[in-house]
Amino acid sequence: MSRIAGDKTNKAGQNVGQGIRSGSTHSTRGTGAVTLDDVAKLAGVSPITVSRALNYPNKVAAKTLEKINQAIARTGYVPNLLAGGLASKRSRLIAAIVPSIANSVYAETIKYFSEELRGSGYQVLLGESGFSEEQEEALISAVLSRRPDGIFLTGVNHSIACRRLLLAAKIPVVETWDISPSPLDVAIGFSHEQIGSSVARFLWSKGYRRIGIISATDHRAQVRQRAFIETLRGLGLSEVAVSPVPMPTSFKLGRDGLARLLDNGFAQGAVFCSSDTLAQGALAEAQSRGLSIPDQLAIIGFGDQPYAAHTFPSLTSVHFDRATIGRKAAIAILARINGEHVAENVIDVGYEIIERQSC
Amino acid sequence: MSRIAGDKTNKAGQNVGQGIRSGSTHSTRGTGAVTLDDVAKLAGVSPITVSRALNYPNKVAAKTLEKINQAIARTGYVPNLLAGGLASKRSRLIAAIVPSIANSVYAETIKYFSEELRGSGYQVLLGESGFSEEQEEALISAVLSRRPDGIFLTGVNHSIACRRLLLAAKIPVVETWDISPSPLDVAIGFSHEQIGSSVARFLWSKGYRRIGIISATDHRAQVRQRAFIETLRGLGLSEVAVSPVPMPTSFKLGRDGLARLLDNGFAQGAVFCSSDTLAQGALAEAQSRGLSIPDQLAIIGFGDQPYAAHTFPSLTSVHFDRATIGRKAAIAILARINGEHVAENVIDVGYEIIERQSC
DNA sequence: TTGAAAGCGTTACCAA
DNA sequence: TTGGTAACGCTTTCAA
Repeated sequence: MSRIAGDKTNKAGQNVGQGIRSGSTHSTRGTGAVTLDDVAKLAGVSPITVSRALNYPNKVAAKTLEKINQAIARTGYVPNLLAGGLASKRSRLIAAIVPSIANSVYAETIKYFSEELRGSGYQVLLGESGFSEEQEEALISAVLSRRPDGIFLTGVNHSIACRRLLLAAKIPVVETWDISPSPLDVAIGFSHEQIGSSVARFLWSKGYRRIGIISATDHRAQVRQRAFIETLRGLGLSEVAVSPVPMPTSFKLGRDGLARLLDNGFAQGAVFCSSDTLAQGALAEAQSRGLSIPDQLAIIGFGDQPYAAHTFPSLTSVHFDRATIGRKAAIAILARINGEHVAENVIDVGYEIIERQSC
Repeated sequence: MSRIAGDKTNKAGQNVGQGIRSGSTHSTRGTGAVTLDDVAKLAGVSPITVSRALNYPNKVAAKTLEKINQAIARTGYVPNLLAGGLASKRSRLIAAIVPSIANSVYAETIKYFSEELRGSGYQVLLGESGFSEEQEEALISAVLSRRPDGIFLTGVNHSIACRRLLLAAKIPVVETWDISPSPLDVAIGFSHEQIGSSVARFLWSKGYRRIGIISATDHRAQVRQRAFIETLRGLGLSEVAVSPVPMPTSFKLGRDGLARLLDNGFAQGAVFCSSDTLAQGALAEAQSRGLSIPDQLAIIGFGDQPYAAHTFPSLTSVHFDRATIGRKAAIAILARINGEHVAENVIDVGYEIIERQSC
């Protein structure tokens, strides 16, 4: 048997939804769903009063409000935000574009972002760009057709076409996970250049003179890698062993990445991995080769994911706060929507090297 | 400095968006964005023809199509799906409600679900219900106000109010992660009762006679636990050591959960954990106590997460395929939207106990 | 505090 | 293959 929800055959046999409609069926187009007009008729007021009761309840007399609420309950009215958004130019929708939903660092950020927005009556429309600029453009265009009131982006590098679309939309834009001297609107993140440089100096200060890097090909990881290598060069280390890995990173790529380094003669040094996942794989490879950590090989990751910190208590990593990024992004968008004055448009949330046994 | 994207001060200084508008500004209400009418005027056709060019390009003459596409490119037109959805009653939006975005099992399912839908021009509106029935109700109501064309739910247990809302919406509903003899519409998942029972028989057949369970308080985990205990009782084991943990599960809760079991005298047996995360914590606790796995303690998880399989090559776990659930859910919704005949409305995707060293 | 009228930007329906 | 007209369900504007 195949049924669509709402079919007459529903078990409970309750009087659902449109069961109570005061008006008659006038046109051929409607879905038959309860509308504001139905509620208004049942409550004996005009539609606009019902609208006010819903959006500005304190602008409606208590008695009227009560009648309306009863009518809403009786009819099972669910507002139509397509219509509301069209009329008011406020969709109460915020778009968020992340490279990957399944990657926990982004998922967690979005979680906090959504939570913060929900309180103000906004919903989040999530899109996955898959680390590619072309995909991002198609996605932004698709997402803008919903007329979001604001948009959350990952990274600060966007194609010309994307920037044009975003600017034309005239909505608050928050770029995250990075900072930039010239954000489209607001940027909330940290400097990947600084991180690459800090990690280089950190390892150098620990006395390491044989240093390698296992790094993904995504833009931000590349920025960290470049700064890492250049800083080391400045400190006097001309050769850094580089082991590039494709996106998305994985445990296995970490193992393979380190294996390549070791097989090419790398030994007795420290390795910077562009994600914790890679670092975990590298740790496993090192352990399987019987290398003692950090005496024979030091490993430092990036991301400091909670589960990594627990499952690999020995993993030193660059920590940054996803909750802060998510929340601040939401707050910045809300402030802009409400036309509040916003002091800074580049917010550096910073980062921290959390040292554990592995370095 | 504080700016809104689209502000006159944009660096590039390009002619963005509404720069090219053929019509004059007639009313006080519009946002000033490019509309279908603007494109139509520029192309020298009627609005409806532009609409057709966008939605049914093969119903428009090639020459007309070209003129229109040029006009679209010149104006930077982005369709307004609030208006389109209102007029057509098709929002091209599918809602998805999961207990937790940050939990990778759900995130991965949604990833495949979205991918499958994107190809057909649908976007996914994601909501997080946080394992609570009340939250789910508020969320479903909020989400239905966007008039989605279909909805993806997690689990098959929904409050009366939720069921009423869903039925009244008259849209395809897919319930996932579980199966039920009487789904609202379609159910795609596996039987948690069967899993509890299978794991019980699996451990019994391996010869374990001292058996425990560390289980979260969420509904589906409870169903597994009940079946697990009852099956063992049927096999002749009257006492199962139970260690309940709150939601959401974590590495630490797994450690603590096992510690409680061991401190209460549990030894030389097997433990079923209601998530891989718990199992990992339990493994760590066992290791820290010097117990050899699986000789002194066997542990079996649930979920078989890819990273767990890599980081804990020794973790036996109940495997199920998130990609299949996500894809099949999308396919079922699309079929129903298109009015295709759907043979089954309960799809059991099954599960598998993946045996590794730990059992 | 409430209401009437006029849109919002698109698509359905029918006609040409 | 194209177009005119009338919705879609709501909110804005202005008036009472």
